Amino acid sequence: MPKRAAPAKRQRRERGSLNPEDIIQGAFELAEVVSIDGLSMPMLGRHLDVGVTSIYWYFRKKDDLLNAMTDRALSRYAFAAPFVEADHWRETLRNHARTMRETFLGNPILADLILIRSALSRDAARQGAQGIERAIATLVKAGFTVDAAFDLYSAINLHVRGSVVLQRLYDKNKEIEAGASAYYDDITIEPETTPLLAEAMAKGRRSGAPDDHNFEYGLDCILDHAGRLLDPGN
Amino acid sequence: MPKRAAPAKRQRRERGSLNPEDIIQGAFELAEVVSIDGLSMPMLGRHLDVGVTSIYWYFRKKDDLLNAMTDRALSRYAFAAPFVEADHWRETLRNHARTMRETFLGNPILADLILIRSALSRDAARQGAQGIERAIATLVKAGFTVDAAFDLYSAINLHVRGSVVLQRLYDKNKEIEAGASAYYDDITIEPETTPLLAEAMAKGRRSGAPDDHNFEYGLDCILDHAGRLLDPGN
DNA sequence: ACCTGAACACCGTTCAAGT
DNA sequence: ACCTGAACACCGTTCAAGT
Repeated sequence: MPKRAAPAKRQRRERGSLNPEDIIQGAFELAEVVSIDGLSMPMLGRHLDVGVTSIYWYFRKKDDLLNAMTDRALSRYAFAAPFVEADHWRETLRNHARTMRETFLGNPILADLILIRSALSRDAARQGAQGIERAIATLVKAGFTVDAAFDLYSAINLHVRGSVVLQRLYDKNKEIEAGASAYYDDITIEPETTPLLAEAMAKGRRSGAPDDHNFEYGLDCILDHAGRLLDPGN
Repeated sequence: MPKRAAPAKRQRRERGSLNPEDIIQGAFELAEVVSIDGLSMPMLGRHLDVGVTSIYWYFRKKDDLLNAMTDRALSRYAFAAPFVEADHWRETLRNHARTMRETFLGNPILADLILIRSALSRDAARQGAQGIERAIATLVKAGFTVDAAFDLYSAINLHVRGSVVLQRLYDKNKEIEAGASAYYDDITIEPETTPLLAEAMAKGRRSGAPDDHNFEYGLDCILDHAGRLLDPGN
């Protein structure tokens, strides 16, 4: 006569059997399934087969654990999307922007931790600063003033982060949409009231959606602007 | 001998004393203090001096309430930031982008509901579509093709939303920072390891921060791009 | 030094009433 | 038809132990 699955009675763990690295690792495994938003301490305890409170010996707050995850994610990301120099500064920047974007889009956990939560440790911030420094150096070598290079890189950086964040938020809300009745079935475009919109969207354009096309468009704007700055003749 | 503030024993409300409009109104008042993230149903019940469960008679889920708030916020916003035509399409677009941004920045609740949560009702989506239609019509009148006008408006729209969302996330995380020890005291730029960055930031530039300067820069890129499309000579 | 369950204050939500 | 408290399953976190 099974009694409603009695609380599962775990064996007591040995003394050295738990460590911060395993906890972080397990947290990533779990987040892969339930996303960062869905991650909870009790769930993580179950996933690791540990009493919830044991986790608190290593991370005094859930925030501390998320910070540690961010640090680890960031170091892997920096490895995955370095600033690679191509022949021309234009290609270099474009490639950088694209790989940065694709890295985030392909890894929502990374985006949630780094872009949405974005609590960087001092160490991570320093590492990021060095990446920016290299990028600016490349641009200065190509003929930009330090200020122009700085503004240009910032613009690219913001464009990528903005695009990714909007897309991530869009995807998140769409996942929930599953049960929503009247909400966001799909944007209804009626040719009677909005003929121009209907015309443009009939050709495959997506309204205000953060997609590849809109990303490339904004990227071109920034690169063209920079190009004319460097070479007013063209 | 006060007994730890006994549960406050509210009077029972009369039958017609509660209605959805009041609930939404109270929710906004509360959100003004605790932000959208901090809004909870029990808190709202206390604020309205109503049993928590009474709210559930009008809104079956917290999500429904937030959707209703979004709808109301959106209608006020549309009123606050209409698409005003200036002499030149360039001014028109620039003004539109700026007022849109300022509206959101000045009203974090609006930003949280519309940009971050962004669950639009079919009605709101339709209203939004009509605004876009008007904008595109203006641009077509100025000489753009429908496709070009559509892309241009989308780019502006994305730029504004991206900038605002990044800034809002940045502000949110900074509020929490209060208790964080080693995290994000302020980005340390060391002239020894990152001299170019240090040089640019000494002149007042903010690293990858979503600020006025970076916003205007991106806006110029888009408008210049559009200008050259319309008038290749310049 | 490390691991643990009981306990607390909170949350969103359901249910079976009261009026 | 509307308003209600008790109750449930969840959460983050603390505390006083156990080994």
